[in-house]
Amino acid sequence: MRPSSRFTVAIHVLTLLAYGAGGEPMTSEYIAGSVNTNPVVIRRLLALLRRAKLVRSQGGPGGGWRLVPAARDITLRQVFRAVESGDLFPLHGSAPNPRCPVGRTIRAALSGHYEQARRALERDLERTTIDDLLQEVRAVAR
Amino acid sequence: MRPSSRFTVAIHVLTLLAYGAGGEPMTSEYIAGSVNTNPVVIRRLLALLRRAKLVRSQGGPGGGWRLVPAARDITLRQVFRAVESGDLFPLHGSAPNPRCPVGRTIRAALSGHYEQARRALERDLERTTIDDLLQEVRAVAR
DNA sequence: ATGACTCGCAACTGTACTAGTTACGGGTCA
DNA sequence: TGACCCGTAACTAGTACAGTTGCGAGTCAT
Repeated sequence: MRPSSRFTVAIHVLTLLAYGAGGEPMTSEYIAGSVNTNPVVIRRLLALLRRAKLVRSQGGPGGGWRLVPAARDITLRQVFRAVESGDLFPLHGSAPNPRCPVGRTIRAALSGHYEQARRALERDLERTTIDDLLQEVRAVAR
Repeated sequence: MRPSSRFTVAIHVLTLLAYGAGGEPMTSEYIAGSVNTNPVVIRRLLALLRRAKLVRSQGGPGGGWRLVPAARDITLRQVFRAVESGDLFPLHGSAPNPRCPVGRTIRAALSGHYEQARRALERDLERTTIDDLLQEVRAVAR
């Protein structure tokens, strides 16, 4: 994986949607104004979150984006999996030399440890929800 | 951070050095043969590991690279910190809108959670040593 | 001293990914 | 019908990484 700011922006957007839940749907242009970027960037990102069923969109006047689950039911782990696709630690670009005892076996050995590390990371991300962040934002922002 | 295959290659190289410890130092050309890449790529990577005092180099004929600590004293966490410099999850590229309550506060809220996630990851990486991998390689490769 | 050997490092290239931007098609609603 | 908004393709610019070449500098045996 080559982590991008997508994860950060996705959490920002979801927190913003939770902040405004109950009112009008938010347009990508409005969201882009909070994140300080381009509406198309936001729509591309939200398309990933929609695929994970975390948001839904509505066209036309008065349309925009809404959260689907309650904020307390969205964990950072779900967001992470929705927007970061690749491996946490990539293996070799080109395969190591199969005639070397280490080169021949290191990838199989590593992938197990990498998988375990990814699980440890996701276990931690699971502890925080969008609602947790919303509470922190509300506490500081007043 | 944009994780690269550097982490994988670094572990591969350290395991290889541990595999050959006690004999001649290994040249970057020999190591490159096992990893299947260019010697300069290996030297660049080993320069990072040397800065972390995990290896040392020796010029001239019969020179090359050696492990400094014992393999059982090198954890994947040390390797990770030696070769991957950036943040695990980058924050926004450009700062969010300070006039938005969420945009104004989300970064501070997130950096704490990111730090905690990084610690969880490193705690897991600390459980595995180069010697563990060497044993796995020896078990499979015979 | 000489020459083979090895690392150290700068410079350059190709590739890939991300973010940002423009443009336009298509569905929705008053 | 027209304003609104999403969906998506296409393009650009910036950045990071892997790979490669070239050359300087230190080391060792003879």
